[in-house]
Amino acid sequence: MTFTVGRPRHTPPRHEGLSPRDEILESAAQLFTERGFGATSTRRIAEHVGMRQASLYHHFENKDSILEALLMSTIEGTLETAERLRGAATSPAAELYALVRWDAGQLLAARWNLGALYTLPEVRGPRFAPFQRRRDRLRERYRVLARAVAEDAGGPTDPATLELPLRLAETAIAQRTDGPVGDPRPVAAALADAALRVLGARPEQAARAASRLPEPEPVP
Amino acid sequence: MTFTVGRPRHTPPRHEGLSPRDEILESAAQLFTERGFGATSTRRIAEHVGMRQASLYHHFENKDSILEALLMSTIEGTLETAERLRGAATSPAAELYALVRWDAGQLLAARWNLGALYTLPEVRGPRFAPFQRRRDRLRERYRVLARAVAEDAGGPTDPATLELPLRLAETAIAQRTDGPVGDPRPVAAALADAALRVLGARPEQAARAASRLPEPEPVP
DNA sequence: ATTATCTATAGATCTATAGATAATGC
DNA sequence: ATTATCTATAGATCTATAGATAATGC
Repeated sequence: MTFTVGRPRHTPPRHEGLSPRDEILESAAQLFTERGFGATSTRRIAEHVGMRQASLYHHFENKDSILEALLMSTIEGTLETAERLRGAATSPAAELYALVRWDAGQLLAARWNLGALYTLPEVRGPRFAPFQRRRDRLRERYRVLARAVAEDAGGPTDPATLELPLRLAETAIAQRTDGPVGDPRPVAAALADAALRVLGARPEQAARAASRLPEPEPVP
Repeated sequence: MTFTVGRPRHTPPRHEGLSPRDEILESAAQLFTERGFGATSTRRIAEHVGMRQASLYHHFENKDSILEALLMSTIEGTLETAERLRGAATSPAAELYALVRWDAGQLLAARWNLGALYTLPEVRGPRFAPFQRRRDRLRERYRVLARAVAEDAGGPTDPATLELPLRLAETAIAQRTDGPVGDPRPVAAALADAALRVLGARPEQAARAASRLPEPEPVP
């Protein structure tokens, strides 16, 4: 029996367990990824939730704030995982392997393809600087690991190549955009393999060492 | 001395040599990539060109048509190059190398980062099916070459890995989004190298064989 | 006569705010 | 009393069309 404070909705909530804020994020995630950020109006989000357009503003300051909350939610878990791996891994290669596998796995398994919002020109503006800073932290960690792996393997260490492990993880976004991906795990593992190979390393040993490291849980 | 038919602009054209249609495309390309498609109004495009908003409709049916023309222009040259390489290359590895180098080079050197528009959710709709068909053709060619290269090299042939050469070429888009790229040629070459490495092949020989194959010209 | 532009505008949005209201909590 | 919602709306867009106009071309 759930009691609700405040005037009732004109339509009862569709997701029983979620807070109104999370209901809004859920609907916005679907609409932003399926129809585009610019093409999704606040009215449309509210309709999808089952509330009036004005009621959104009780939970978010404006439309940008909704997007910001979504962006933050996608990167938060990956940053935490990067931190955990830092302690747990036995070699840069195993750590990079596990990081790519986690990042790609999460991008593939998340209910909506929110990674597709990273490249919106709108997101480059100062409004989203807090998100960009977090993504830059992740990017930097990727580069540090990539350099260590490439040096160990005698592989290429030019700046463009050192960006590729992150880029390969993020290809999971394009993969989803181009069509449904079945089981994310083999895809995430293939991307982790590829990340080592572009650095001139052989993935087999790192993959074995990473088997004890965290993988994203399947999303409900 | 250029004579102009029709009523004069309220502001003289800024790009002397371009047709009005190309002026519009040039302005739209800049605004779409810098501010976003949804966030760019027809009024803003027209202002940037130096004409009135309504005058756009003499050259384009609507805003979507402008986007479509831009998307088509980015893929056309790459498809033609893919066709030319098909005859000229001496091995699948050399052909794939040259294709990635061309595709990435063109994405990096184009005046605006139009590749960033590929992933817009809006572009997935039926309105843009002609563009999607061309991109699918390119994608298929990439996959065929990737399979041949991986089989020759005894590398991985799972579906996710066979997508990676195209994905690696397209990482040029993200590279530009994240900051200015200096000379595109070493970056394009690094991506071509990486495309072979993820398939388990060594890039050196292919790179040598590809030296006789087309590279994109520097853009004015 | 043909063309590319202009002015003017209809009609449909869209975002955000003000203030009322219908619940629960104390 | 507090809360989450509602209704109503101001004011600012935005897209696309209708019809006039100022050039060149024949």
